[in-house]
Amino acid sequence: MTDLPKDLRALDPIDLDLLALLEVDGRMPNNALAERVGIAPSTCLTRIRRLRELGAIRGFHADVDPAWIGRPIQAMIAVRIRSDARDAIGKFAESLAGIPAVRDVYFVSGSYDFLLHVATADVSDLRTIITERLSGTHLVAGTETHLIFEHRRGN
Amino acid sequence: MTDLPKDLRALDPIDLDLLALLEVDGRMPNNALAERVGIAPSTCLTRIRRLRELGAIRGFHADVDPAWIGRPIQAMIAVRIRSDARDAIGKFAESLAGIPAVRDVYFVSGSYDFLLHVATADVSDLRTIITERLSGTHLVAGTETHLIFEHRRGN
DNA sequence: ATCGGTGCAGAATCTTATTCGGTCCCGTTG
DNA sequence: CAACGGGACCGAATAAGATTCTGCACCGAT
Repeated sequence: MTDLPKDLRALDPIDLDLLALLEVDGRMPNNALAERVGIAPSTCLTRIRRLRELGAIRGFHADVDPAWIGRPIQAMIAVRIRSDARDAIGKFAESLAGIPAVRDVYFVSGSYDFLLHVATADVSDLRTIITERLSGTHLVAGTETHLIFEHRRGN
Repeated sequence: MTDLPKDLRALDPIDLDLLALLEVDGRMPNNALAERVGIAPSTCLTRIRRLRELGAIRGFHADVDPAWIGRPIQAMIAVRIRSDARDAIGKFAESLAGIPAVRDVYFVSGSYDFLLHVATADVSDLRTIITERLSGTHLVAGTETHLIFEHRRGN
């Protein structure tokens, strides 16, 4: 756990507006942003820089359709770690996050320890990941794979 | 199903490079991008515009930490639709995507029909969503909620 | 070999980002 | 109560980047 909003009052309504706008369109020009929230461009710039430093904005990314980069198969893999190796979860998940196919890692409560959102070129690659990087590992007690038919972002 | 990579050859190695770079840093200036992949800025611009039109790039978004905008509680909710209402899934999920708390909707195979990634202000709000928008609906046969302790993007 | 058509590069132009100096507001101190 | 100091903001000036436009080179088809 790094640093969290210890002080939510650190973000005023203008900051929240900026975050909302940038979440929708991460490329909205600073110019337009400033006018949209009612402050000067220069001020807007310093605010956004601050939001980045605080960690409120973790980064800017293009939303690339996996299908277009040769990864049309998506899946959510639920992974259960062997109870006698729970303390190794961190490093393990870290290494998983390094696999190109892995798009998200969700550490969750419940019968599984984390969910892996992956995108692969074909089911064969998917299987390879499951058998070689997960089930084949002495850390993993079990997995459950769910194909993703469609993935939609919220609004 | 809209338009997919019918023609993967439509994307050459330079396009793939651009996508990879923009996925990591969605704000890399066109200038730098061009140099990075070895083409002129003007060419780079037309290529990126094309990638957007094709749908390879679905958009640009700031990655905002939900905790900073007053939504520190995250959960993955597995939702099962009543078998006699399966054909209504589309519209239903569509409406769910409109709830501010909903960040992602994954349509999946398995015992559940889709996964809802949500971020709420507190567990009370989470409960409200589950009881009023999901279980309380005649379409939903059952749900299973998993708290998300941590969410990490892949590399 | 010629005729489109397509994609690229480079210069010119226009837009946007970023920096800088100075002002205002406000809580603190003498 | 008035001067002081810090913080945030604004507007103008400057630097950087985006975008357009024109002409060239390449390639496939006639």
